[in-house]
Amino acid sequence: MPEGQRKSKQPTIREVAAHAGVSPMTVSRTLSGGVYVRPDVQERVLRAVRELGYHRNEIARSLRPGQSSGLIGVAITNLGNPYYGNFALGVEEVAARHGRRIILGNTGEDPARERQLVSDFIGRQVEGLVLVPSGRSGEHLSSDELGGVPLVLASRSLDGLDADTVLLDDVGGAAGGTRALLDAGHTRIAFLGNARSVFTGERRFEGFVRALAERGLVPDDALVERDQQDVAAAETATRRLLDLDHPPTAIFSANNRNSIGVLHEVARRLRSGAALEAMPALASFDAFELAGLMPVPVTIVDHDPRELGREAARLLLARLGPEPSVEPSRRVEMPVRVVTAT
Amino acid sequence: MPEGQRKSKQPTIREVAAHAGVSPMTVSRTLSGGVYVRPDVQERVLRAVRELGYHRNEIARSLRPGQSSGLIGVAITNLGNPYYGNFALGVEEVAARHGRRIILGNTGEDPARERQLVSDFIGRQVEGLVLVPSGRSGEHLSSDELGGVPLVLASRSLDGLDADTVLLDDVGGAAGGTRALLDAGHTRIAFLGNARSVFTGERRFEGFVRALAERGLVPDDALVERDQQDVAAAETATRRLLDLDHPPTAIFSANNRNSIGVLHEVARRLRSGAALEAMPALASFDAFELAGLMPVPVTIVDHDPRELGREAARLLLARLGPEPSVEPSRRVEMPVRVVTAT
DNA sequence: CTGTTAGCGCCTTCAC
DNA sequence: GTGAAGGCGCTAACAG
Repeated sequence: MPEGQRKSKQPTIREVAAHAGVSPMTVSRTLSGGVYVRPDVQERVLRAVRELGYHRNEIARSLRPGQSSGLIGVAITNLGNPYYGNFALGVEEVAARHGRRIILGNTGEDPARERQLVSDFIGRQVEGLVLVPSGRSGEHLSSDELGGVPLVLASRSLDGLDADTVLLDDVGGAAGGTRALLDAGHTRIAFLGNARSVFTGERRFEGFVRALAERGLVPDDALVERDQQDVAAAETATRRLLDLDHPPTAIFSANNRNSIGVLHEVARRLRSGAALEAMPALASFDAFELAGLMPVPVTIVDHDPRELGREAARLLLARLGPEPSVEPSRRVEMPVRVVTAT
Repeated sequence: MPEGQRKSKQPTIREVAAHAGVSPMTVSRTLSGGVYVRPDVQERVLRAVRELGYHRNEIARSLRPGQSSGLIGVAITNLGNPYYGNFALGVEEVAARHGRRIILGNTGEDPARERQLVSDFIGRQVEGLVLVPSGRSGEHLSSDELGGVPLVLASRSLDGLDADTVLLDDVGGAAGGTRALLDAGHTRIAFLGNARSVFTGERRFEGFVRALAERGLVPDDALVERDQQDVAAAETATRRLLDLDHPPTAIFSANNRNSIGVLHEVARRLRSGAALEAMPALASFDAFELAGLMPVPVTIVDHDPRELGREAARLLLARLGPEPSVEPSRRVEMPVRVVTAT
């Protein structure tokens, strides 16, 4: 924490009062609606405020008992990912509409950093927390640890932690995307996704398996690649798949990064003279731009991260009433849409 | 501002002190490094802290004279745009490294909202402001209005406002992208960009004109479209261009949104049986994924918004020393790279 | 080494 | 209508 900084030139309520020839109380009252203050006095006060460039010190204000900071702590894993950028935007939007500001931290998928952030947020008296958890454990997130500050988990759930949660319909979406491939006649379908340890990775694989099962199929282990964290790894995994003696005719990709990797590899092969007919169809959980311009058929499991953020904020705000709402925690699954790119 | 909220269950320093059988001062000292506190007493204090789940109230802390809030206000135009998401990430990254947190607001290109946000940030005693301005005017951003809080402008400059600014090399980048098209033999090059009123729109057009001038060319008014705000409008503009009797053979697009629009229209025409040879080459200011998979040649003017954010934070932090640095304001132009997509 | 005093900026409560 | 205390949680400064 930075210590001993620049003396802010911010005028205080007392200076405004002196400037206007009234008491601080009169300034305070004027600024809070002006009931019980004579109009002409208000005029004078407001003029002083303008002349001095006075801004009420919200920090001092929120120190008073019964006042809240008006701050919502938001910790996400990667702001640079448009998915989370839009998520944060949704939270900000709803929070702002309710007079709250968000204070934002990026965890970079690092549980230690997440822990620091959460602790700092609590220290800053946030009214609530929205968190995309980066680990599997939620011990630092118990209601006790948080001093009763309400918490909403987003995108991922946490074992053994009872908290409001917003998720995508991962299972349904993955099943839907897979069904689209099955409906197109594919039976050898590969799966590209996150590591087993990632919550969404597990759920989307579950949806994939479920859709296959509906048609009496089971996943072929040789066609399942689950450890790609970035585009390059996805590209390599795709290469391996397509080099198999008996390659898949379609690929279900559990996220955006993997989908891009698949397409890069497909493009590489086409440039090398591979036949378009030999290229796999793709179904992708997560949209990506220009899907309609791809050489192979692309099905998208689309969803709205911004709406997910809005919903997270809504759940949180519902807990911020005067009464420390004791309702049981809620779990919301946001719908997804299966669309074939045009 | 939300009033009269839930009484936080946060324990205070006094409760910790009572629990540990010491005075609040001893707790304070222990928590700030523990010099001049007997080790065994520290033990007891820290145990009490743990048992009570105590977090130091940073708000009360920063109320003390000479203390700063550790908060940087960041107001950007559209968090949902990956460009600004990465920008915010860069700011957060550097701020966090210096013990600061960012408080984030989205202006949605609305000057009124920007004004509110800035005022609120000042009220929250931010140490500094990073702003992507949404209007042309900066009257609410004078050093007086801001109470001396340092300000860094990003991406766009503001007439008549003397403040630290980080920009992209818009002119050089646009010229470079245009040159790539000229080098490929194109002479009828269209320009798609922002409205004239947008700072970057003006600068990128300037670069475009400059590159043409180097080859003794001038822009053809019929080939300049400058009012597209979204993909759909860009698509329409492209349609008009390609429908001309004497259509352009290449398009320089001043931003990501326009580039995507161009490509959508190109795809639409190809699907309708248009000849690939009749399609324009594209140079795009701003990168987009899968550029290498496009049916037409694509040149990218690439840059790193995250680094832009880092630089903005650096400029700001340089002003946060104990002395209210009176150095003249700096203007930094971040380099861009012209690359042909692979 | 530890405790007491005082005050940061504001607003609730109680006088006038 | 307006003003004077008092205190929110914390920590410099000053005892002891």
